[in-house]
Amino acid sequence: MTPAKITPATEDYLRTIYALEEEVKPVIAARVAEEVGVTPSTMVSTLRRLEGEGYLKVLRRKEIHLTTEGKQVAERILRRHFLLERFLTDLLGLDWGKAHQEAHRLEHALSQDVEDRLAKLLGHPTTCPHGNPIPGRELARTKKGPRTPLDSITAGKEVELDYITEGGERDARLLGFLQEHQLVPGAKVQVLDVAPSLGIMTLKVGADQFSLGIEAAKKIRVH
Amino acid sequence: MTPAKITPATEDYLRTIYALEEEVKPVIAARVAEEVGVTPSTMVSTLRRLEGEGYLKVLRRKEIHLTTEGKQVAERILRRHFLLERFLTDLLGLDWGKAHQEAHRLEHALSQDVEDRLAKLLGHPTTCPHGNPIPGRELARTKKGPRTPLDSITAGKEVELDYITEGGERDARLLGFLQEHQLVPGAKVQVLDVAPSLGIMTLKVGADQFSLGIEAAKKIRVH
DNA sequence: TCAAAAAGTTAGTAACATCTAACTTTCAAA
DNA sequence: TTTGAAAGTTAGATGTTACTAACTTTTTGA
Repeated sequence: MTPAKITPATEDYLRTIYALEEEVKPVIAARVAEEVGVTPSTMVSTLRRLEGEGYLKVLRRKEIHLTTEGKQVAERILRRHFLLERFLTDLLGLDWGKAHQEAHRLEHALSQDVEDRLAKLLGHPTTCPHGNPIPGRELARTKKGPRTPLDSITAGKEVELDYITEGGERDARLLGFLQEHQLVPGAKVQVLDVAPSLGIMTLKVGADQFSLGIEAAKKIRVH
Repeated sequence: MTPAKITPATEDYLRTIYALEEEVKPVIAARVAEEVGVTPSTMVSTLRRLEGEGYLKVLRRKEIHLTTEGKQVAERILRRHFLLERFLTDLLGLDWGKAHQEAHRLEHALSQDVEDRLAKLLGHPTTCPHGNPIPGRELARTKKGPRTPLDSITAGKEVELDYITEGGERDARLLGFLQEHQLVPGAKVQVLDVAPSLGIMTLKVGADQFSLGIEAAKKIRVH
């Protein structure tokens, strides 16, 4: 009962809510509005429509929860997004930031058939260039347990970067900065110092030493 | 003065008008409405809007003519469309019909940057899979003179297929038929018989002999 | 020429996606 | 507990794209 035409806007809301669920505990309208870039009033009518269409439920506490249908749509879009990012970086040579933006527009125009063929052409990648696991077409997402946010690592430890969350991907400046400092999936990172009062932590990747804001570090997952 | 946001719908109208210009003498609203798939009344308001935005002019005789701006937009979209078709057929292995449909949706989401990189990846192709010349980014379209519609070839002659017009591309069944009978760009075709009264002509490609409707033949250009 | 077919037009409506401005409700911290 | 910030809501509007239904104008062929 979901062969109804899903608009790009609807897809955007659902994928954003889905991605937020991994980052903030209770997903509320205000958060989604910020991410998508619309006013609170737009959120009210949009949420009502999406709820009416069966994609989500807004609980008493104002918490937004995707239904199974909503999750399906969100995962489908995210899968296409990540696949496109891979294509754009691996085959076309775009940088991280640009790849994210471009994929964000193309993802709504990709059919199932092209998605499948693209996955094949790319050798069925399992993560996007930023390390996020690509939701599988059949298999439920095989997560090896939740990763730790970089900001909660104590000074002196060394960790390996797993991925940059979808929330982080949206920030082109952050992506540029990370790519510049080789802070990419798989990179070994030494946490030299954490200064919560300054909102900054000092990191070392290879011989490169630099500072990163705690807020930004929250969007990076390590183990 | 054209950095204004151009909507997919606008792009669709302009590219359709542009493509029609090569196929029917005076382009009128009714033709465009048919192609795009909207009602005449929608055409009225749309044409007024497009005229107001400077993309075209509707002459006294109701003839629709694109302005330089309108042509630019149309050529840009057509270039992306053909490039995507090449990508979809050459790298992803889609058949003609599907490639056209898919490209039609993706073309609106392609940026200049990705277009350029895609062209490079494909080795700067000069024609789409159906033989249409890809409008060049810089150089004005280098047409080697107008081709002859297949329906005007007299019985007994042999010709070489150049391309299938944009109008023909829109017909998935026709594309499937042509691909099946190896009636592809570069193919040598023998015109065995032409029966205007029956609306049919008999062709031979290699050892394969078959009939094709005159109407369909009009959409095929040869020399 | 003149009537039927083709093309074009008007008026009214609708869905989607958004906005601004004014308000109300909820929550969390002093 | 009060109160100010954060979140949510309502009302009213706008722009784009498209529709149906009724009507007028043009074109064209017998």
